[in-house]
Amino acid sequence: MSKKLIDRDEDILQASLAIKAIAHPLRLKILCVLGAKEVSVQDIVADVGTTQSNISQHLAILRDKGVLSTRKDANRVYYRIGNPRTLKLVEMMRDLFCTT
Amino acid sequence: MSKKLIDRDEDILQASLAIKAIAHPLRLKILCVLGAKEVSVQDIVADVGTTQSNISQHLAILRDKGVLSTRKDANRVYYRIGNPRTLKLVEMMRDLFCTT
DNA sequence: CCAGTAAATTAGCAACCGCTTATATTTTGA
DNA sequence: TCAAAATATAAGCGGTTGCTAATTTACTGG
Repeated sequence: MSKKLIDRDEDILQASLAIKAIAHPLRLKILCVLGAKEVSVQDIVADVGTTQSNISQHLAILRDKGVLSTRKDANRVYYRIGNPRTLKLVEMMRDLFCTT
Repeated sequence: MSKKLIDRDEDILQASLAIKAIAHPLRLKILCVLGAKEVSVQDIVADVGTTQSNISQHLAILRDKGVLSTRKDANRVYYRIGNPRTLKLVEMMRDLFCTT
């Protein structure tokens, strides 16, 4: 009859997993700090403002769920948003929740 | 320097609360069943496929977080997505996660 | 090599989540 | 007014989450 917004249960599960990964204040803030840029862990720690361990654990969650990609350069690890879709999603969040 | 995607911590917190509310398979499926329509609880139960109690509790979460609105007609309660922003968000989820 | 810095990992625990089961509330129709 | 239907609420529990503190791993420059 009517066209469903999301058809398959499998898609719904995958979507909810991805959404869940970003549905946390620190993780969302990490994504906002990253934006389209590539940022080192220590700079993320400085910008977001919690312990290095805490940030590292949240980065691991985002990395394991496929939200973030990493590049290692010498002593440091740089994180970036893995694909344009996720970046688009974060941008949409701004449009939805931050319009004045 | 660079323009942040979401500026204020307050916005980030609010956004993460709203996202968290929909970051659950059953709740996301409820939102997909609703779409732009208004649907009774029993029809949601039938479409989503779990117990009435379970659906009712998830509906309460979405209602309390301001995601859904309700209308009572006789014996039944009808739910709908409360505002265009949320509907837009669900539509974006489809675009992001269900493109083939 | 080695001391120092960056990042990741582990353990532990308090708080929260999500389900089931049972019960309560509201409204209808006979 | 009463039984039945539709929805909501409450209690209880097992599992998960998210933090802190402590330790470990990886890499660097000297």
